Amino acid sequence: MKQIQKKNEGTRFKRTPQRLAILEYLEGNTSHPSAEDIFRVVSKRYQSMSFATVYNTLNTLTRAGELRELTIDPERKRYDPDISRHHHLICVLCGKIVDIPEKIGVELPKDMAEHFVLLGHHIEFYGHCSSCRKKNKEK
Amino acid sequence: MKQIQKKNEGTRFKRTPQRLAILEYLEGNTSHPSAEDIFRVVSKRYQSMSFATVYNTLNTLTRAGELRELTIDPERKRYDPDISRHHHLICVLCGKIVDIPEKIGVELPKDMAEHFVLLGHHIEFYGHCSSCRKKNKEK
DNA sequence: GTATAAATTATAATCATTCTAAGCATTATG
DNA sequence: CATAATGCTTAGAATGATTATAATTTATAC
Repeated sequence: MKQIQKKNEGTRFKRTPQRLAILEYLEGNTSHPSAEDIFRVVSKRYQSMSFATVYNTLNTLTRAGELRELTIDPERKRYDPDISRHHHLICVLCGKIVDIPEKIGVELPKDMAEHFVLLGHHIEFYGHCSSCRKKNKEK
Repeated sequence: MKQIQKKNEGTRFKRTPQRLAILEYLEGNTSHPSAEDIFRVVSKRYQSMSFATVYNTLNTLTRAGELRELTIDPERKRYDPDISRHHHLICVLCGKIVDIPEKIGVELPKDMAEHFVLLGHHIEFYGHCSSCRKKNKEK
């Protein structure tokens, strides 16, 4: 069992039509879709697509570091094909998740380095997105 | 129906023994427990405790703004009785969630204010906590 | 082309969370 | 006090997201 895993560790990602369809949908997608969002769209074009395949592919890509799994939505996992450093705002009115570029200076407390090994960070902003803001005529 | 709701809107939180047991467990608790964690401990002392009561109480407290629901753990909701502004580190080795004080200067991009109404933010740090760091003899 | 590991599929299983309906406890009312 | 109203608790069923299973199919290397 372990041997099988080891043996195949270096095997490259098989490019099946289902995976290509998922990858194509994700490519450049900034909507932070859930597994269901992806399934709904991709299964329309790709008749026999199974939900399990969506999850399998998402997990494989996430483990390979080519996809980011977001925990910002308490109801379900969301996926972000943009793996560059950036943050997110979740609109508390419509639930939309919006990218926030990382031009934010985060100064970490000096004593943190003594206690923790820091690998990364992610900022969740809560607020009203621009379209909700317009709808409500805020400001 | 609406009238009934309205009538009771101002009703204060009833201090039942079950709720008191949950509150007591949460008081000063910095372990960021899940509903199950809470149920496990509290139901030991309080025989008849139901899982639903734990969830009901947690949701009521959260809605009342007296408890913070954390989404940092992708597997389950975690709860934090400390509602003051602070952030969290999740140890990628042991899964523990640790409080990070808010003495962090976060400078938001200037143009964000033009696009969004910002209500708050929360930083998720990823890293190795101090006990895992010691175990691994890091640094 | 063929073997073989890996991917897909449908379906069942699991796990966290919410819902439901019945009974219980507390408080307000007469 | 009695009684009604309200809200709380409970067990268990229901839901929804995600993962596991097992049989079948497919991609890739030889």
